[in-house]
Amino acid sequence: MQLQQGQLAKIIGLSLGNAFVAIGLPYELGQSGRATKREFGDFQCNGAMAGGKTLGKNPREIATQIAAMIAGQAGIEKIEVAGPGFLNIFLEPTLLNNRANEILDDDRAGAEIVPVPRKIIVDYAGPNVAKSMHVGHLRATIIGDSLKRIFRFRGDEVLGDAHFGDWGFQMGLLIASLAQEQPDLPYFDENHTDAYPEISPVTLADLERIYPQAAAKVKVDENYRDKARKATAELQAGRAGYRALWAHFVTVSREALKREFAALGVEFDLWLGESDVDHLIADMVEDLAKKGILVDDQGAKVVFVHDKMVPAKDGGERPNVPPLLVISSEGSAMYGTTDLATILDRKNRFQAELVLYCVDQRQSEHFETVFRASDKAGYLRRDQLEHIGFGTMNGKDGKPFKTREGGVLKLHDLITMVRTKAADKLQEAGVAKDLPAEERAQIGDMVGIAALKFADLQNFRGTSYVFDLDKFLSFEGKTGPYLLYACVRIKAILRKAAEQGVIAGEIMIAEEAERELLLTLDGFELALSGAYEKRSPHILADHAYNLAGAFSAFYANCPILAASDGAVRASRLALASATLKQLEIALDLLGIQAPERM
RNA sequence: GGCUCCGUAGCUCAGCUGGAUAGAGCAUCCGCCUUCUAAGCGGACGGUCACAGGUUCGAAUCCUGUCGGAGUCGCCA
Repeated sequence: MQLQQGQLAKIIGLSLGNAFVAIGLPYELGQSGRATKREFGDFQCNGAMAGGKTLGKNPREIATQIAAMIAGQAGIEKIEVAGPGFLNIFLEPTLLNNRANEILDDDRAGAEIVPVPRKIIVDYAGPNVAKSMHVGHLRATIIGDSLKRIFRFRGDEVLGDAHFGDWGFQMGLLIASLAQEQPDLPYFDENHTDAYPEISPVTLADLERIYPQAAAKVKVDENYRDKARKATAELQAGRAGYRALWAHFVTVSREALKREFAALGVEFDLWLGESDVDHLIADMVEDLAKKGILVDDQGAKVVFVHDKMVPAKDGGERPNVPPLLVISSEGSAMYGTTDLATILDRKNRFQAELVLYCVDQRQSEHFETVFRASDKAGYLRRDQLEHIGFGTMNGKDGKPFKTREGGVLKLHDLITMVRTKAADKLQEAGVAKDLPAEERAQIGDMVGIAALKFADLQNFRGTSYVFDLDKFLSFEGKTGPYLLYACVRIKAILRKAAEQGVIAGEIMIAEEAERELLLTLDGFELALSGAYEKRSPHILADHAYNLAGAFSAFYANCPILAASDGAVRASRLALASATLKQLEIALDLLGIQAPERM
């Protein structure tokens, strides 16, 4: 009989599914997963219990029937009924060997692609003018970057957009603030007709100083707030001096931010800002009005998107979802206006079928409003827009993380810290002491960045977690460096094998550690599709960790180059090589790169 | 007050479309470097899955309630 190709769980599911159908039960009951214990076989299926309920029969009886049909099929060594009706499946070595060699020969290391690719935009990181990144931006950046990679690897056509915060009230705030601080600058002179200076009047450091002060002042000083609002409206209306000044803010900020992203190994396909859709807003507002969904309310123009009224704090009633504020009473476009115009742009210019917004969980209500408005206006449907929220990083006190001095920890400083720590560790271990200083520094960077990214990505994105500097600086246990270490050990073996002329051959699973490693390798597709479906890289991160762990156990128990039998040597070398391939793919999908040695 | 999320080992977190004895890492303790990198491997210790009911052959997982924590509730993004 011919052995099936592909994932083991799928092969078994097919046999079992057909057996369930044969006795009048749904195919899905044949789904099986890795057995929870070794003595329960390689895979286990719990479908007989559920089937027993629907048929009103004893589950054990059903399990026994299924087992009788499966027993003796190609690839199945043994199938047992246990407990109330569990099916324990033991696989034949030939099936395992088959799968191992298949993964070895596959460029995608056993991962599949989606049947119908979609055009997807991942909106992530969301850097802003005048703000350098702090630890809070770490999540938005690396989760979004990983999701982009995962979607692209699965076959979708994906564009990552930074969605630069370069428009709106904060811009007016910066202008108004600078006007007060340096009123003599030509940008503020309405009669100025010459070209404006090419050199920016401010540095990023200036902007970072000005912005928080202004933001604080605007909350208590109404007069000041009105000035900022006026400046915002004038900027958007196209006042030349303001536009020129704003262009400096944007350039200064963007260049600095790009350097920081580069340090994290993050790049964007699109670096579009909120300002890039400004020209679409007038027509969009007209369109909303024409469709009859733009309503005057309290001096502003809004789109209502609620479906019912709920009790309000003050005892009255309010919509269950707040309306989209399109034009403020000052006549300015708002945050949501820009977001809606961006949706329109993404639909028309990029034919986006799905947009993922990788943004802090706290903005969920805002996105709900915008998405509903988009649906109502007939732009992108509600189901084509997803807010991929994530939790905040808190300090040990449960509040948003602060440094000992009470300030926010800049991302740049955090990166420097982990890099330094990695370099020290390298020095300590003395591994790379014969390497050029430049390569040593590079290894330190890779290890540091891996630690940083993995520490975050191993958590489910949705929940907040405690930011623990010691944990970020620790390179032992379930950490990024542990995964790199597994890669590096395999690479060292491959180098040595090449020197000794040992050639990888056909994989033959014999030892327990080899079997475990193969079964883990086989789980790649499941982890990948899980991460894809749930839009959470932690599932893939967990797989990578399990794979590194399975390899480490194999490494400790099964000598590769020292194996006395030539065929065993060739088989183990091939298994190690297949592991490296899959591990490097998985790490790449997490945005992590492995060095040659460490 | 409305809505959303969370409460699992001393700590940080997985598991949540119901399945066998609830898993990792850290911390603590015990083994393992004359053999491919010990940033490693193996083992021990550690849990009334916040609490109380309910559904079920079976609940950390589903439902209801209570307690505790976080976030959010239109003119900043």
